[in-house]
Parts: sequence; C-alpha cells; structure tokens
Amino acid sequence: MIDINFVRENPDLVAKGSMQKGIKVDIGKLLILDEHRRDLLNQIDSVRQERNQVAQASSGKKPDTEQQARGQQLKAKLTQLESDFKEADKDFLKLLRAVPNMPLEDVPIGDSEDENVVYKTGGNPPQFSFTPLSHQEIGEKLDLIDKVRAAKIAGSRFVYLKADLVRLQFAIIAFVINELGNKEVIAKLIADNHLNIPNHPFVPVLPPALLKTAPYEASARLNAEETTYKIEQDDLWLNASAEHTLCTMFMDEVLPKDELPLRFIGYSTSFRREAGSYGKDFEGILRLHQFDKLEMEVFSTAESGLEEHKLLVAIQEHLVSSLGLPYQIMNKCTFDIGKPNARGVDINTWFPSQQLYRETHSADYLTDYQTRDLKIRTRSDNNKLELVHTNDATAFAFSRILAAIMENYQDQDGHFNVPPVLVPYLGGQVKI
RNA sequence: GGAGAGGUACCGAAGUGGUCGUAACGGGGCGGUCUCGAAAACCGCUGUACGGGCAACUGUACCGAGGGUUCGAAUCCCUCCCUCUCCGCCA
Repeated sequence: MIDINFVRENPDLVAKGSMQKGIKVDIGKLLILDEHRRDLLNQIDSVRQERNQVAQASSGKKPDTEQQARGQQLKAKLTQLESDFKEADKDFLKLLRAVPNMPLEDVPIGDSEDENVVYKTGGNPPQFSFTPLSHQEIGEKLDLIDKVRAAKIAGSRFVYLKADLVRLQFAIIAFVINELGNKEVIAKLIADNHLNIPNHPFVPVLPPALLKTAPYEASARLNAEETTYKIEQDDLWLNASAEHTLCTMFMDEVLPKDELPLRFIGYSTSFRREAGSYGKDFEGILRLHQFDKLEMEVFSTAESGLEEHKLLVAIQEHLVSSLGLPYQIMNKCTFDIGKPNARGVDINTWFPSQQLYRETHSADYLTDYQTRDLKIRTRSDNNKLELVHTNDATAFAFSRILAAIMENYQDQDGHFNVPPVLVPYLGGQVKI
C-alpha cells in the first residue's frame, strides 16, 4: 500500500496519479478517515494512560473502592473507544489499500491500452510458403495437446500437455535456470544496458503453490473476484503466479543490506479463475485456468530498484531472442500498468496464426508498495530501517511460450523445429 | 488424525495476576578504559510501530495471532496458527 504520510502531504498528486491510472479513489474521504482514526487513537492513548496510573497507584495492595470505581469507568470508556477505533481503522485501511502506487515520471500517460508505447521490435515474423496452422491444430495433429479429455476431467480452460511438448517445457526450464544462474550472463546484460548494479545470479526456487489470506492481502496481489481460487475448508488461496509466494517470502524480515539485491527464479503452477474473460481465447492454450510459469523476483534497495527493473526487461529480451522468437517491447501506459505498479513493461511475441503480437511477458516495478504492508526492510548505512523495493517479471509463461514456438517454428509437414538453443537440452533432437 | 512439549528482545533463556517491555541471567553487537596493536579484563550502551512536540522530549502498544476475565495479564480462560517428539496415515 501507499504511504499515508505521502498522501497527507501530497493529496493532489495522489489524486492525479490515481486518475491517470483510471482508478477511482476518494482522497478527501481517506484523509477524513485518517483524521478520525488518529483522533480516536489519541483518546484511547490518554484513557490507557490514566488506567495505567490507577493500576500503578494501587499496585501491590488491594485497590480502594474509589480506585476500583474509577478503573471500572475507564474500562467502559476504553471498550467503547476501542470498538469505535477498530471500525474506523478497518474503513481507513480498506480505502488506503485501494489507493494505487504512483506511476514513475517516464510512464506514458494514457486512458486505454492503445496508449502503450512499443519502443523496440526484435526478430522478423517468419514467412511461410503455406498457410500457417494454429498451435492448437499442430498440437492436435501431433497428439501434444488434449483439451477434450481435460474438459471431461476438469472443465474448460484445462489441458493435457503430452510427449515432446512436455520435454520441450523441461528443456526451457533447464535453459532458463542455467542462464540466470550464470554470473557472466547477468554481468554482460548489466554492462550492455549501462546499469550499475551487482551481477548476483538468480537462485532457483520451487515455492509453495498456496498461501494464506494475510500475506496475500499484504502483497497487493489478491484478486478474489476475478482471478484467485480459494480453498474453502482452509485459510488458503491457490497462487496466481509464483510471484505471489516469492514476494511474500521475506514478510516481517529485515534483509542484510550487503546481500541485496536478492534475485530469484521461481517455478510454479499458477491458477486463475479468468472470471472476466468468458469467450476470450478459447482456442488453444493461451488462456488456461492452470499453467506453469518461470518467474523472476528481485528484492533490492530503493536506489537500485529502477535499474533492477531495466535488468529484468533486458533478461526477458535476452531469453525471448535466444529462442529466436519475433517480439516487441512495450512501455505500458498509466492505465495499463496496474494498481501496485510504478512502471510496467510488456514483451509481446509474434503468433503467426493470429498475425498478432500477443502478451507473453510482463515486468513490474512495485517500488515499496508491497513491502510497506509486508514489512520487508533493510538497514540503511546510518542504521535506519528502510523499505526494500520489489520487482517481478516473467521469464517464461508456459503454455503461451510453447504455443509461440509451435507456431513460429512450424513446417509444411505439420511438425515444428526445436529452437537451436534448446537442442542440447533435448538430447540433440531438432524437430518435434 | 491421536498423545505430549513448546512459541518471551539479535541468539539462548528466566519470569505463572500488581514497581512498570529494553523485560533477570548468559552470549553476541556497538562505544570506552587499558595496549605499539590485538586478546583478556573492566565500564557503559543495545528493539519496533503509531501518536503529540520546532526540539530536548513525551504518550501508547507490542512476551506466536485474535478474543475474554480483572481496578490491573507475559502470567488465568477460549479459539486459531506455527515448531518439536511419539503414534497413525501417506509420496
């Protein structure tokens, strides 16, 4: 969540930033609730102060009737005030959490996704001498994708992925973990992009796939209405991305500054209800209720947060171009970056069957928006506690990137080639 | 799932209704004395959040979490979470 002190000092700026993101919040009301809440807190503090004094005065001996009567009075008053405060605090927190993170200055201002700015295109869409098939058609022909049986078992938007497509996925996982675990690869990307941050490698993580309400809410990533599945008999939700269990990993901790940045590459199955997307992308495996994802997560100081964001985008580009896929990189505008983001970049990959670049990657810079609530901090050089900054970014989102490979590398005979960089990871196999 | 033990500050650990959470004691860390320097020894310091104040400073809260009893709770009661041991089940 955002810093209430910042809202108090800059109410107009916060209102403007929220508006640019297309998020309606009543900042005036928030400040009134804040005032009310603090007023109650002050009253509570002074009643408690007197209660403590009364208790101390009679300590060690039996209180006289006057002390006891005063104590009872104070108790009644305190009970009332505390219940008022609880109510006020709840309303306040709800509204405060509704306030989005402020966009950074270089984020394009826009009120629809049409205002996103493509600033780089890489690779060339393949030219086919035949009409290219969709990944669904290729997958069915080669018996790699079975949605019919999956629907029988789990319903729509589920899939059985099979055979060489599964081997391809595991090859990509091994490739990514090797690349991101290689200090030289990281150092080169840092140098090529003129960044000034350490070359710490990414530590691979298999995180839990479920998490409790409290950390999920604090992460600013719980979207109960549209996205997130709830386990009813326990206080648990199915994660919608490994990011959700990675960014919460250090909740309530103080991270040693000399270990920052901490970089992780997590692999997890992700679950999404897709409640708002009926009818969208029903063909193929582009939008499923369940998919696997390799996700990068970085904890850094405030000073280097933006550079970490740029590094993550550079890594994404490196990974996509390593697979030889045509892509474009897009600066998302204020409307599209999302509530917790200060900055957001997407990579879109070319899908020949749709003649479109489709979103396959996103990189999110959340500044201290998550860590304020999650209480993830570090010690500054003058020994003060300060909030850590978080970045998260897709390395590869599985069903989508498999689909992109199938379509871009397809042959006239209905098969597709293995991207050369992955051939060693498939034991020399060049074609599927 | 059953039985038992436990969750107190950076770590270990005492505290079972009334001089108080910087919370005994031990260790660690920081500063000082001593030393050419270091070790040892000795002395001092050693949390977080929120509020008030220009500031010095000051108030409140925090002993796993949330409720309750009481004039007063780390200490009593209830619910939940987590850790450990044993049994059961299981990959």
